[in-house]
Amino acid sequence: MSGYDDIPFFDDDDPALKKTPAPGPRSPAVPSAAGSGSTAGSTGGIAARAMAARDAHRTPDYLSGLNPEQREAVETLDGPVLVLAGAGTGKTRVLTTRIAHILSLGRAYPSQILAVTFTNKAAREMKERIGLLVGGAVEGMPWLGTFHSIGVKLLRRHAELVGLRSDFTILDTDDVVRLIKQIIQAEGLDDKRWPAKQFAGMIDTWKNKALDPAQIPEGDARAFANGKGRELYAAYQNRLKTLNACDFGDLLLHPIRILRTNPDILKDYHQKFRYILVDEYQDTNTAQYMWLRLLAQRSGRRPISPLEGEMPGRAEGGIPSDAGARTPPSVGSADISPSRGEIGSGTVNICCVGDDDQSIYGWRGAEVDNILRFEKDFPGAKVIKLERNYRSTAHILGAAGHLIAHNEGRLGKTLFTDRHDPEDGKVVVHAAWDSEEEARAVGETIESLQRPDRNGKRHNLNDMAILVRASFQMREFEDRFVTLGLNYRVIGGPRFYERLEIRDAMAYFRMVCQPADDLAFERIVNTPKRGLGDTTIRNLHDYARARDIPMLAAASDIVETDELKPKARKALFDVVADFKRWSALLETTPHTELAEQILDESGYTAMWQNDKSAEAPGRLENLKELIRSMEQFESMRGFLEHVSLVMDAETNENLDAVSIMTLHSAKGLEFETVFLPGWEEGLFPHQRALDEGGRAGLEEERRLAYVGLTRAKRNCHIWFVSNRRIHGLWQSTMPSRFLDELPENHVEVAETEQSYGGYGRGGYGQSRFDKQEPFQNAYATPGWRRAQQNKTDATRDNWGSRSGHAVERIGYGESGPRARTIEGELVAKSTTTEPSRFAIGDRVFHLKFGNGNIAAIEGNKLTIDFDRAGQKKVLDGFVERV
DNA sequence: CACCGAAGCTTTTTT
DNA sequence: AGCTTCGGTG
Repeated sequence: MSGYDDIPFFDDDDPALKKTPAPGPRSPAVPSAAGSGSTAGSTGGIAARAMAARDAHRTPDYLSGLNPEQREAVETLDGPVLVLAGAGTGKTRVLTTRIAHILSLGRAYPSQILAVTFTNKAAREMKERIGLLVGGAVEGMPWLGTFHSIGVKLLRRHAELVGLRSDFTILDTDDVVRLIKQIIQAEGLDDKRWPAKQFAGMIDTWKNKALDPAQIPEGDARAFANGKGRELYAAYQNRLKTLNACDFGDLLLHPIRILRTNPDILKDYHQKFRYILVDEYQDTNTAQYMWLRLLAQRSGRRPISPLEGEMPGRAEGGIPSDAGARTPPSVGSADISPSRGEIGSGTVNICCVGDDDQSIYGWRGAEVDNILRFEKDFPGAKVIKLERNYRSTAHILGAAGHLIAHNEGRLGKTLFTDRHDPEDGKVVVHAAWDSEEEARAVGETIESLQRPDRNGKRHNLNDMAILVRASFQMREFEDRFVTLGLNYRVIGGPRFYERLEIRDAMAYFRMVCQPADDLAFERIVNTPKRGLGDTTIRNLHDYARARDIPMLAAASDIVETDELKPKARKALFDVVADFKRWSALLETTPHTELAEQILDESGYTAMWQNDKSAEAPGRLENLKELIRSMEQFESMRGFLEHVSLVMDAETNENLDAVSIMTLHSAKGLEFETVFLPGWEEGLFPHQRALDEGGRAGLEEERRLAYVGLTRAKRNCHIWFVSNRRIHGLWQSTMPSRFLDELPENHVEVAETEQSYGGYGRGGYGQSRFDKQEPFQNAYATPGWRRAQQNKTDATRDNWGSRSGHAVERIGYGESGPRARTIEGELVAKSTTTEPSRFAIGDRVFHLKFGNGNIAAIEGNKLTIDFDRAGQKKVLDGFVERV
């Protein structure tokens, strides 16, 4: 994206609505220009190409490969459509084909299609795939993007309506927290007692629900800073306005405000967007929902959602002015004129695609309810279920389907497949003693898969993934794979753009492009060290606030006075001069060159060159990489915009490596073989999800399990361990209730792993497990039995639940406090501090570490000197006095 | 301003 | 336990 000084309201390839002339060099060519006006690098005219494709075949190629349901989803263009697309049923294919179909029928120009995704990755993939269908890359779809990137686009056009300039800055989480901290301090509050981070989280939650400071619940407002929550939120919004800045939430909320309060603008967009498509609808939060409803709203239709209140204007019905009636200039055929009739007559051509069973972001504000309510929201909606799965074996689908059936409140889909290969293996459940053994065994399995089979075929590491519930689980696998020399890649680690040096460099660039960006200023004014300490900055800050000017401007003024000590004054003078010089170069110097110049002249590069720490060379390398990545952009501004919205870090695809990632980041991906470790109560389902989310939390965890299972195409291996170290404490764990929810006919239990139960023999003295026969199956492990025992106990005691599952807090022995119930579901035992049943000096026995003496007691945590294993901290739930 | 010890975290993640 | 962040001291 280029600079935003000159933002056409309408897109250049949209002749029907065209108002602004002069397409920029990179602008998509208008359809008429295809073949003549478009340059080699340009990819304009996709409508024309799509139509050519249509003309060439009676039944277009792109439709022929679809199954009947998919085809219906693609071809039902009029009215609201909800596509319930189960995992692996061709969701993306439907979306992209639908767009290609609309284009090819000439129903709309590319710029008249609004297509929204959640992630940049999804948007990118869709663009690519539409390009494949239509031929060539699709830059001609200006309104295909994430909620946020489209929000930015809207907002840049109408910024002044919410008191911003169109060159507003987008703050990331880090900036936001720093800003809030300042505000908390400015209110004279203790920022220790009232952490900025926490408040940032609260604001985020409110914004997900589209709540203004005035609208937040009284209880929420009271919950922070002695009732100052509302005040602080308002102060924060004010500050943002002064800074000419937005946070991520505002990228949705400001457009909502604009569309609500400006009926004429809303009307323009109604005319403009003939088709709306939404991906992953189950993940929309309230704000996104409202945004969509506004844009999908059509005349003659009363607002349906109470959330929205009365819609402004648009009471009269009618065809949208003359827009659709105009003949597109010189395309050569009148029939590509976007057809009309249904548009504006009350029909909403919105198509939402999603899967309620894969809703896993409730914790960050997604409302599954949005998808469950679709038919009420859009009366007359056609609901199409895609249940034919093209990804997984019948066993995997059977296991996943049986598991997810334990959830209530689903729309209800059952995936099926035609594929019934007797060679296909069942889902395998494995037991391991502890997480170390789990990692070792998974590593062995991977190595054996990697060896050529009897047909000489090797299983690529790229086709395998380990999907964990929580990121701390990754380390054990990494350690093991390093030992084995097995390639792996961790997906979703720390991001490039979040690194310290990158953020510093970006702050410099931001200052040059947006001199009013005080947060950037404060970040780098004394980086590298220039002798501009706290006192000077505070001084400057007050000066700027008093005059209501940006800090850089204040600095420029203050160095002319004698308010500062000579040393600081000189240093500040130099900084000001630097920025003035760089800003002047902005229009004339190539941006990558300027960027380098800035980092050099500011002394930032030198700072790291002089740094002797181990990470300094890496940081310098990252800075180089940063400059390199700037080359793909037209301007520094365009680059900044990209970075603020796209925080992706790219992975090297050439390496054959096992992927390690969380279940959350696995959504949308598929692998030949999937490993699902850590299926233990407390970890998965996660204790906190249960504690905080109750029954709903449990169901979301179950959906997460479903997502995990359905990532697998061919093989799926689930693991659970009996002992796991969490926060440095060894805890004994029970198999996950989800294991119990798998159907026996699709699941097999692995033969006892050689070391399971053999650990005691290995070195820790006697273990209870040693005395037992190898378990015939995992359902016969002590942990499992204990779980079953617990279950029956619970039922007998009337602690049971509808689904009859008892729950035990990890590491808590039978003596622990009673479980509590939420909505009738036995959910958790809360930790209480009871007097310890142990005393210092007691001789105790621990399953893993053997015998030892208690050295210290701290609540329920015991420090024990073990005879063999040395000093360890363990929970008292699992040692016994001897 | 730089260094060090104490203290506070520790589910999932996008934009 | 292990990491980051904060605040105090030299």
